[in-house]
Amino acid sequence: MATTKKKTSTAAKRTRQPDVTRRNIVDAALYEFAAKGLAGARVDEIAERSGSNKRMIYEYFGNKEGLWLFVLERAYEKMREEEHAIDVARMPPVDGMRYLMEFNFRFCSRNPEFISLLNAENLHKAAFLRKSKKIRQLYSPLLVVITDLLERGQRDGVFRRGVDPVELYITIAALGFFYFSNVHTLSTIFGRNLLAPKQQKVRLEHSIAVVLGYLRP
Amino acid sequence: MATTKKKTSTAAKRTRQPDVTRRNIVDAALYEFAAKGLAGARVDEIAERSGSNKRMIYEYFGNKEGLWLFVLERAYEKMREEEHAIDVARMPPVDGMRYLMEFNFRFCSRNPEFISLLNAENLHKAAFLRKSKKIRQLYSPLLVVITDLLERGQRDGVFRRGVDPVELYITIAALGFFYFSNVHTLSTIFGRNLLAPKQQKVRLEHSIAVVLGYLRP
Amino acid sequence: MATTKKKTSTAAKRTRQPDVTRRNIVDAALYEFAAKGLAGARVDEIAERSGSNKRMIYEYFGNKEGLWLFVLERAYEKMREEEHAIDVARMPPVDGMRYLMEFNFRFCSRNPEFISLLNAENLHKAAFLRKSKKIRQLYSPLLVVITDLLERGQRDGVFRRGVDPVELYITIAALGFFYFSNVHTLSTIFGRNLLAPKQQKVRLEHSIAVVLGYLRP
Amino acid sequence: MATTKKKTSTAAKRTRQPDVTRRNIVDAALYEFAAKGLAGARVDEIAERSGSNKRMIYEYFGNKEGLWLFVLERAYEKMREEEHAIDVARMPPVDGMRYLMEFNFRFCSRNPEFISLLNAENLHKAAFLRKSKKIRQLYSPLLVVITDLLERGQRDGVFRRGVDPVELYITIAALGFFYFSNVHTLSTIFGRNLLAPKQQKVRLEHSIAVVLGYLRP
DNA sequence: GATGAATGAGTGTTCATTCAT
DNA sequence: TATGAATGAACACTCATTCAT
Repeated sequence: MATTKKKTSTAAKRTRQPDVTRRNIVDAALYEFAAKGLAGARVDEIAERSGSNKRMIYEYFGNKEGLWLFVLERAYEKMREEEHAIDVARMPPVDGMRYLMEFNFRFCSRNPEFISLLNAENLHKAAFLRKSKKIRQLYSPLLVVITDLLERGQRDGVFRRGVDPVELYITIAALGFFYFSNVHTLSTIFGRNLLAPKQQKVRLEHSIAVVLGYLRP
Repeated sequence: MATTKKKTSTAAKRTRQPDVTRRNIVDAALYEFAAKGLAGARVDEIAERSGSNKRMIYEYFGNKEGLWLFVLERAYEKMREEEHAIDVARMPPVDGMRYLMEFNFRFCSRNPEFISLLNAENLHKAAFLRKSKKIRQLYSPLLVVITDLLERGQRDGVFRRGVDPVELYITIAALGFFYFSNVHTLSTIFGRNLLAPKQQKVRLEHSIAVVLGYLRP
Repeated sequence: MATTKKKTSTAAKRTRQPDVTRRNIVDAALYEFAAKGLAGARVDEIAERSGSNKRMIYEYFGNKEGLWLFVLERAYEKMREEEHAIDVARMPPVDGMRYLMEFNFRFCSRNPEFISLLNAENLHKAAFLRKSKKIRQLYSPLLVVITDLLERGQRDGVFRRGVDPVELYITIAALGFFYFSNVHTLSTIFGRNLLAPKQQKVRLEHSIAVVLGYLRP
Repeated sequence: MATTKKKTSTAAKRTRQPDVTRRNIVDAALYEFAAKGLAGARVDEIAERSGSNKRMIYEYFGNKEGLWLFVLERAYEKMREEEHAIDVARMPPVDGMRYLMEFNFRFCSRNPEFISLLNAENLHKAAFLRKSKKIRQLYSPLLVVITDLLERGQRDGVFRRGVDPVELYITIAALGFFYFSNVHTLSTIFGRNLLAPKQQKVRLEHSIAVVLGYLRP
């Protein structure tokens, strides 16, 4: 009680807090990798931004690619964790589908680094993802939810039959991901800022309309 | 008669053919940039692959970024050119829409470098695209075609009303682009090769079903 | 009369005028070499400035160093030529000495490229000058003039005895050359523009006073 | 007692001695810059000669020009430091003037790199010197000494009146600097080695004679 | 555990020079 | 003679990585 709690100084200088150091490095790396990709990111800048130093990066993650892999794994984990929070069990199928799409859209909107990371990883033909046993074990809860919603909707007669859950999953993912993934080129081509909240709202409503329209019996 | 004097030496050394040299450089650059992005690509490798040498790259394109911009512009031009070949004027709206989606899907399938290039450009927040007056002038013919199809379809009573052509355009683009853009991570996650022709066919049919299903009145 | 005179177009494009081309190259080279030294000058820029092209430089002068040597030789020749115009035979010794110093000072003032060239050549420990038989044959007329003035002045009793003409020559050269050679650093250190006409005048008068004061019997 | 632990490893590899590394780089740079100028010097050679490596040059000095500026500053500092050691307060004016000229002459003789550096800097029109606040603050003690000598000499009746100290300073500088600055071209033109001690002695004596002759009342 | 100096292989860019036309 | 495209060696500068402290 009397003993003060351990310093939680985020700027942790010379304090031996492995976890904090690790976390700071990963945060900094996420920022840099998302902004510049694997090849474009600089270990020096990651070290500086982390408030730690280069040596620690090599101590904890082996090398730049090891750090990349770790950051990628963390990003997937985080997404899966959030997805697990989705609970549409008690919603009517249509409402559930709408909710799920909204969740997906908002996740993309709130996590642009994840979008960038995934694109960069695809540039490498998923070479690192393939190495990660961790990620492949992370089965998407969304797929389960979609399957459930489809079944209940079909049973209730509000969704058409013969819809492949995996295909629908990809479609929903596409409708969210693509917009944010390509938002800069699209904004330039169309000459308007598609990141503006209003534009995002329009886009989300349209996406939902597409899926629900398609699902009509 | 038979012996035409045409020089076919493409790998011509020390041959004064600026156009050929330029073209070879651009081809090599497209390959490298698509494979590794702007930061990851190596000027040395582009030079070697082009059969020319580094000096020529700087002669013609100023620097690496100048080359990147040119390659990006060329890619957009090529796409727009192909899009111009689309002619659905005499097709019934539903067939036209199907044809258009098929075209878009196949273009993505056949031009993975374009996909990579666009993703990389989005990593840079479209910094280069914004500089290019050229590209912004290239208005997509697809948008016009979609608008036309929607109108005719609505007039004929086969398409629902109240559909925004721009939103539909983005949706169609998303349904094609995302699949190929994320094909490696998706393939890894799902544990199957989504680039296989059969998978592509399934995906295309689903995408068409989504859009046409949505468009039903 | 009817026949028009040969084109004397200085910008000689595609006109076969070896002399003009050579001269333009040398002029351009003098400018570049004086501004940036041998290592800092660029063959490309010399070619462009000359209105001709690189190939001609190599045709006429072999290589960059050959051009440097030629430019250096020309600069010396020009100086010696001007020196030959000095005629103090009919002037009283004191007036003659004053005239000679004035000439030397003004030459340095009017020919900053010559100053730069000589300094650069000294950086190379006169490696090129040593190769040039031409220059070593160009005996300075100034030395003769100084010797003559000294003799007459001593005979007339207006100059002291025991003055080595070569040493005096170097002293006079130093008093002119150094000022213009180091004018930029001196101006910076003293915080005033020593190239201003007024400053130059003061300097010249002082220099003359030093030499004539020294020469007093 | 005998075995002091002092590390004498100057060429120390992987030894964390920032000061030593810096100093080695500066020494190597002075050598290279003086021999070849800014444009002609090679960063690679400086790195090799320093016993360190290129990265350290950029770590400590930013770039080649930063190193040049530092070397230039150091050279000026060194000169000013030596000048501060001049003490003619107790010498008779004539002896003092002689001593001062001798000092100046010998400094030029012993520091040919300084001569080269200054000439190169003048080629750049003192662009770097102008940037350096450091150097401009280093006021030359010589000017003060000359002023003092002139006053005492005039009071004692051994020096003429109406002599501007700044002009005399430049004259004295010229008489020393020019000889060594142009020693290679002069040696070539005159066909004798002016760097030989005997020649230097003759030159110094002449220079002193000129100034003292001029200063006679 | 933590720091930052040190390293060498690269990385984009430039340059003097040559050659086909 | 004249042109400018082509070349490869070099150049200034950077980067991921290692090591002494």
